[in-house]
Parts: sequence; C-alpha cells; structure tokens
Amino acid sequence: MEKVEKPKRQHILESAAILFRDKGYSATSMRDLARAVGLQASSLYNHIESKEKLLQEICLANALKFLSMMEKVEAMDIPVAAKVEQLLRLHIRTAIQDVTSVTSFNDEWRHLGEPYLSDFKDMRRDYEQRFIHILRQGIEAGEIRAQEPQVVLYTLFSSLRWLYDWFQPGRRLSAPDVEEEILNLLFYGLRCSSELDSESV
Amino acid sequence: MEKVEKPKRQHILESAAILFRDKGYSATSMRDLARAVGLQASSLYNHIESKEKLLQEICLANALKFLSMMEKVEAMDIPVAAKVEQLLRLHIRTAIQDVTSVTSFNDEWRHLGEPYLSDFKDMRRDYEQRFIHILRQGIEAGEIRAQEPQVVLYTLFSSLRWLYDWFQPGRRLSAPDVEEEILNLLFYGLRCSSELDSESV
DNA sequence: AACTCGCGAATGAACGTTCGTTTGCAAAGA
DNA sequence: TCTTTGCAAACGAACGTTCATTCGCGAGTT
Repeated sequence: MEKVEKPKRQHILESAAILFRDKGYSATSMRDLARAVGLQASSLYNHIESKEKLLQEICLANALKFLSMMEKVEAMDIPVAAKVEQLLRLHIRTAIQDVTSVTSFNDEWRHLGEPYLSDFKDMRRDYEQRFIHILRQGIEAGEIRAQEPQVVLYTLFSSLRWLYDWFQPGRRLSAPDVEEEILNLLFYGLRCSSELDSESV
Repeated sequence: MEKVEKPKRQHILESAAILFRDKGYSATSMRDLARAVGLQASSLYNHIESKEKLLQEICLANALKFLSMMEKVEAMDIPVAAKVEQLLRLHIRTAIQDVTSVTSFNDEWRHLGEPYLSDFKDMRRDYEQRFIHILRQGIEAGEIRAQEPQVVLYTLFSSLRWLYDWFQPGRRLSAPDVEEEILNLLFYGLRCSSELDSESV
C-alpha cells in the first residue's frame, strides 16, 4: 500500500484549471468538475470552499509565480536585452508546461469577485510596470528597438497566447524548437535582412 | 423629425458583441443584454431567435469578413512580404475598429453549437492555410525569415489580441501610430541592428 | 369623423432546467 | 470514539425561453 496518492485537493485544483482553460470559468459547472475528478458535485465541498475560491487560488498562485520570476531576472547581472530574453523564455516555458498559468493570466481572472479582482489587477500592473521598466532601459541602452514600451509589452505577452491551447508534447515540434522559433521571430522579426542569417538567438 | 433611428436588431447585435467581449458569452445573460438595449429580456425575442443565434451571426459575419480580406490580398500583384504586411494591417485595423471581430475570432466561437462550430472551424482553418501558404512563398522567395510558418502564424495572430481590450480612441497614441509600432516590431524585431535605423515599415 | 382590423413591439408571469451550494446520513479510517 | 470522505436529495437563485396579453399606430372601411 504505497502512500503515493496525491492530495485530492490538488487534483481538484488541477482539473479545475484544465476545465477553466477549455470551456471558460462561467461555462464550467461544478458537476463538470466533479465528473472530471470522479466524484459527485456535493463531495467536492469536502475539499474546497467554493467555485470562486478555486479561481482565486489559481490566479493568486500564478500572479505570485510571475512576480517571483521577475524578481530573479531583475537581480541578474546581464545586459538588458538578455533580461528580456530570459523573461520571454520563462513566459514560453510556463505557457507550455503549466496549464493553469495562462488560464488565469490571460482570460479568466476577470471573473474574480471584488476584493480579489482588484488585488490581482494590482499585481498584474506591478508586473507590467517592471517589465516596461526593463524595456525602457533597453531602449535607452540602444539594445532594443521600440518607441512605445507599452505597445511592445502587450504585443509580446499576447504573442504567446496561442501556445497554451496549441502545444502538446507529442507534436512535430519539440518545446525547445518552438521556444527558439518564437524568440527568433520576436527578436529579429519577419523581414530578412540583406545578408541571410537566420540561426540562433 | 429625422428617421435616423437604426434598426433595433442591429442595435441588439452590437450590444451583444460588446457584452460577449467584456464578460464572455457564458457569463452574459439575456437580462444583461436586455438592460443594455433598454428592454425586458422577453422583448428581445421579438427581434432575435436565441442567444446562440446571436453568437452564430457574429461569428459567421466575421469569418466571412476575414476570408474576403484574404481574397483581396491574394489577388494583389505585389511582393509576398507586402502581402503579409497588408494582412497584418487589416488585422490590426479590424481589431481596433470592430468590436465584434475579436470577440468571435479569438475566444467565444468555442461556445457555438455543433453544426455551426464545425463550420466555423473549417472557415478558420481555410483562412489559416491560405495565410500559411503566403508565408511559405515568402520564405522560399527569401523575403521572410522563418522555419515554421505555423508557429509564425499563430504568433502573429496572437500578438494582436491585446488591442481589442486596450485600444480606445481617446488614447495617447493614435490608431495609425499603434499600427506602425506593431508592424515595426513584427517585421524588424526587438533587437537593434548595428546601424540604428528604426523608422518606416 | 368614427370604427376596427391587423400588426409590430413591449411586458410581467411563468415554464422547465441548470446553477452553486447545503444538509443529513452512512461507511471507512484513525 | 471522533474525524474524514462520500453520496443522494434538496435548496433557492438564476438561467434561456415561451406565453397570453396589451399598447400604439397606420390602413381600410363606412
């Protein structure tokens, strides 16, 4: 009798994140979630407090995760462009590996109730401002081409939003392949320059 | 006494598109919609057939719109890179001007019922394949830098997804400004090249 | 001028269903 | 024994939608 079973609460949280991603928070019923974890809807409440609490937990955990990623990158002693690259790589990997991340970060946080909605927005704004700060440093240092950091920021963020519902491990392309391809596109753009180099970021 | 009042059915459709964008299809109730147009929920049904019919109409109209845009661009006698540029410009303008476009194109189409869901997916796939065809031509012609057209395609599409809930006309940046900035980023990338040119796409 | 007929548009009440959640109770584990 | 976990049943609320009715108005008839 191994005691390897993962805590049921965690199982519920992960199933919820998947459903929220696939159908959206509002279109996911507690009975859907119960079926996904192999219980009756009423039994869920032995482990969780409410549907919205699930969303709160998912959103909060990921907001904290992104902020801690930011903290690590800020502390690195590398050129600014390399910091941007690091952040983008972390975004890509998170989107590929962690189902819950994009669920909350992109779409479903708007269904949060009111104290939590404002809290989440604040944390998100904080993250964005620190990202913009880095971009601005890069522009001043002549490492990054952009007049409007905010436009660049949102374009970068959004450009990864297809990953979470497109990428699946068994695919033709491996995760590192996709990562390189995206970075190549974001850093060097669509247009071929006069000399035809295209490899390596 | 001007006879300028717009047909009520159109008013309902537009209000629905805004609500679907802001709250999502599932989280938007017919009573929400009724309040938005100044009616009782029951009165809506004098003008429309069902909630889902609203979504169907919005999604279909926009799928057709994007396909007709594609047709026009395909017929142009210009370099491939310029075709990509045209398509991106059209995407950007549509996202900025037309509320309903992104609503359906990005997110809410998944709530369509079954005959319509497959129809929409087919049209979307058609559009994507034709876009990828153009990208591939560009790669062969040496005008476009990319190994994986599909990765590029989704990155390009997604990169515009912030526009629809960010851009509002009274903003610091005008629509053409934003358009140029995004195109500049997508075509030439983040990284500054050795010589510092940054203007004009 | 009065009457009425048809009709589009709006309404409040109600329908059946599904929602998130609570309750009472039984079985299992400590 | 006490706590945890599960389930069936039930709860009130909200959902999309239907229904019978009413109101206002232009056309047709006297």
